[in-house]
Amino acid sequence: MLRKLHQYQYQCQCQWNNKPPLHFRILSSLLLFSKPSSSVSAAMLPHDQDQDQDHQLRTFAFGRFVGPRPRLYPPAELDRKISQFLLSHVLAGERSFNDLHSLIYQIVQQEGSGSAPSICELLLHNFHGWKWDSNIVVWDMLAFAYSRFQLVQDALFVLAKMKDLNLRASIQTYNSLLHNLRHTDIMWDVHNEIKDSGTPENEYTNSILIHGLCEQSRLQDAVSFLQISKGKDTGLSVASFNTIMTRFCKLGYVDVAKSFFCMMLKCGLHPDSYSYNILIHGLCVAGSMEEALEFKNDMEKHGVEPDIVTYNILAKGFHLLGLMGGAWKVIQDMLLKGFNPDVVTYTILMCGHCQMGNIEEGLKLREEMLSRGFQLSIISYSVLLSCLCKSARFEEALILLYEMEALGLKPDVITYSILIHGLCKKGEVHRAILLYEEMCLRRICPNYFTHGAILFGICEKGNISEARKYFDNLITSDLVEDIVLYNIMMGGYVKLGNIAEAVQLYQKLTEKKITPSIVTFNTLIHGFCKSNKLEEAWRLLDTIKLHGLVPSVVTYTTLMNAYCEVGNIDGMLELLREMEAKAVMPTHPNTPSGEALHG
DNA sequence: CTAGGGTTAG
Repeated sequence: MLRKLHQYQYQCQCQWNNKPPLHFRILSSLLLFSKPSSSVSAAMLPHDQDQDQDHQLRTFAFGRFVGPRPRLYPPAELDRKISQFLLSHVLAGERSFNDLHSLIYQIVQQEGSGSAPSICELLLHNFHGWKWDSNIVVWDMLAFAYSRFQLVQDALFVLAKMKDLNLRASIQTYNSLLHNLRHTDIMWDVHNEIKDSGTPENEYTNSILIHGLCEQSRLQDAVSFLQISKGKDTGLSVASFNTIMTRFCKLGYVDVAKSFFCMMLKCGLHPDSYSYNILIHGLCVAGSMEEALEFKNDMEKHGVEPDIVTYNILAKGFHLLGLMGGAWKVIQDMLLKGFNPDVVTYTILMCGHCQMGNIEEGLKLREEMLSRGFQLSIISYSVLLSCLCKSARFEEALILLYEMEALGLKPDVITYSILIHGLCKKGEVHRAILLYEEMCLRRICPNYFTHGAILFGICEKGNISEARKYFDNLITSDLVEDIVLYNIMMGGYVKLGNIAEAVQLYQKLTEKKITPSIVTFNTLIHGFCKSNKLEEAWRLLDTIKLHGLVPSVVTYTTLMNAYCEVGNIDGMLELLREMEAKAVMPTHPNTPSGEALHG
């Protein structure tokens, strides 16, 4: 693999007169970062991983970016392309940017990935000598379009050509590129290039960098970056604050987000609807509906009108607490304010019906949407599919899947995972694996949800050794390391009464410094109870607390059942007292943990 | 930069 990279670097040097190591770094880092389909084969069949990555490199590097040479267009196509670009230049000259925008998008979409060299060649040969002022607009829009379609390599190719031609890219194009590269350190190279080129940054540039730091879990750095930018003209923007607040909310630290909100006010910035919506969302997820509603009032008082997003967030908040009545009230309020429900509103309502088991009502909403001329989204379909699968109505699910594809909506990894999970849960592992293969063929990369579903299915079938093989492949390939997978595997052993293997897995995960969850302990407790080792089970209650976790309703009921069965009434009563004393609450999944702040 | 979909335990 390294050899190929060197070879590639050499080619770059020849082609670009030694200039852009940037491309090289991006390629190598994208490769390491994206790890596309190797996890699939690593998991399904024993496979030589190095060979696989080598193959990826070939398609990635030689097929797309280095791409032997610009491909030659057949004459008719060449004429068409030239006329498209002629039109582009005219539109640019007339400043009809909307039309230009859609035309270039169309071209990029037609040409697809790896097309930048040929397109650039075409532009150079046919338009460059003309010295039109509109030239730069067309080039810039082209780079922008590639970036928006996530064809980063192509975008970089165009940018490099532009640099050769002394054409300066716009900050929008750079921002889009920064956004696409925000997961990697290359973001900073692009940022340096922006500075070198003298392109003035705008208010979004910094917020994208901050967003990148946040997504790389470098929250501390993101905050420092915000502080450093105080001095700069374009540094401190509402968008930057919003990004930081989003991150803290996602980690469950709504209070911290609130203090950033205050800081924003102190800096003389005016929170926009995003700022309010982010906080309201955070509060809703935390279950603090009252405070969320207060913020909505506050927002109105400060002249920021709640928008449809605000209402949808609030409706979802009530739905999360199982209070569909509250959700309805929010939606009525919304209708009174003159907003029409959108796809998201409908999806939340569908979700509500489905969760209460009213599939028919959910399906009726689909009809209503269609009759009102709404196109269902991939998410609305997923909600319905999930619901149908839970009732084992697979044939209807398949019909919906066809409907969705006929509308041009491509199922994604979540849609597939829902179906795969549904099938596995009902013992149809074979059909699930067929779907799994289908998704892999379509280059949709399975994630730990998908793997978890398959693993669960194999465990349920009782085929524990096969399940273990699958699990070991996932773990050793180092691609999927998730506590849930351990939990499922441990659950598989426990179901067969093999507590010893479950305990060994527990030891393995502690060695690997993977944080156990409450489910891990509940599974073990259940296992010990099943083997009549009540003392061990009881001792785990303390271990849970040592890990800073809170025993759940499941923990207590598992233990209480076991004590009942052996007729130990005292033990049971003690558990009941403890449970009442702790006022065990219905759960919210993500209890914030301190480490995210320092990662 | 904000909203809507998917795992494991009794």
